[in-house]
Amino acid sequence: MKSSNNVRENILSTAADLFYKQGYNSTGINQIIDEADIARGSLYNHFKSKNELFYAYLEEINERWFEQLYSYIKKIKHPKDRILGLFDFRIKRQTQSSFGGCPFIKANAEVPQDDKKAFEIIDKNKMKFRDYILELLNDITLQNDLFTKEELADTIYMLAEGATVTASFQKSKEMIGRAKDIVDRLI
Amino acid sequence: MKSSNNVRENILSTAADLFYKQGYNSTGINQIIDEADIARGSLYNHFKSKNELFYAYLEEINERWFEQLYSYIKKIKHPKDRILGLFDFRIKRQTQSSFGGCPFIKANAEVPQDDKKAFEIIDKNKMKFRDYILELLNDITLQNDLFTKEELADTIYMLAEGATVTASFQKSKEMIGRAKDIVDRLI
DNA sequence: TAATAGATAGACAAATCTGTCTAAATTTTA
DNA sequence: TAAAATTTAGACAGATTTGTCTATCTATTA
Repeated sequence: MKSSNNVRENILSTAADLFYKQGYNSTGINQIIDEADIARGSLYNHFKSKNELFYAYLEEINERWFEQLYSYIKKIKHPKDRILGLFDFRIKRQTQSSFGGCPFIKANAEVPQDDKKAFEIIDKNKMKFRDYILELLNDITLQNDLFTKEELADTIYMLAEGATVTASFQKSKEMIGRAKDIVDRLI
Repeated sequence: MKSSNNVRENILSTAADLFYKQGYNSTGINQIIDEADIARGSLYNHFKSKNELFYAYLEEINERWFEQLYSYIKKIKHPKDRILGLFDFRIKRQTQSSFGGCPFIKANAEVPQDDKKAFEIIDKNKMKFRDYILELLNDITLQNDLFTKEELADTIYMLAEGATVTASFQKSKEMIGRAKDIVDRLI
């Protein structure tokens, strides 16, 4: 009934919502076409299988994630506050999703061990985040020489990931806040 | 055909293996009873549903995980080396499982948002790990006063979690090794 | 030895899953 | 306006899912 002029986008955004909230294996094709309000044939016209839709989902949220990140950090002027802002960004996203966790870590858990393509997309996202942290670090002057900037980038990256995954089962932003305070002392 | 004198243990260990390797939603009751080589009725005699089996699985691996951890750390004499040994322990487990990731983080990703019981068991495991790190820290003298021992426990915990989840999609122990080197400098 | 409890194989229900296909309606392009 | 491409609803196949139930067999216990 809906006259959507971009069926593909409709499918992708509906699938993204469901894959994130329910997980890949708990989301059926039937639910996707029902909620997107499109025909079964249309889905298979744009995506040759549920698995291909999953890859498209991963690529899609990867792009959206960095769009949101850059937009958020752009508003912050002071270089050191930008680093700390990374944690506020994670807190914001986790709060908005009721602590549903990082979508890439969630997806990672459902990927079969031999699906190299999926692991590559996830790795691409995470290493791009780590490299972005390094970029931000290059704009500040360190107070001590305990760590190189490369090491600090790894540290901040791992703290952010460890904190976010913890927030997802504690259903609380507490640990991300602690990670932020720790980083505040490190840089 | 198998004359197992403890059917429950057989079911639980078989389910544990499959839940970890394939994930909860990708593992069917049929596969569990086939591989455990027991009757369908026996499974439902010991566990009233697949979900109850999942809870039992979480409790089971929680106990086994700390058994293995304590056994591993016990062999290390020097207090600081015990902290660093935590990372070697994670490396060992990840290498042995072909980088299948932390079973609790994997399970966490498949838990529906309203399943409080599952999140509680996962949290119990992770916070017990964090508290154990604090215990180990209480046996050493810090080289600097940048962080309290509580803060260091959080830091080491998050580094370990962030590193392990990264190892699981990179299929490499590299990041856990980096986390270890960083902690070596922090304590 | 007899009674009880547990394990077995397997049928069965009812729902769900992914993917294919048809035929008609609609939209886009030429 | 006509042709081509896309979308639609829905049937369908074939496999799979969890959970229940029956009837037989085996092992333990009293």
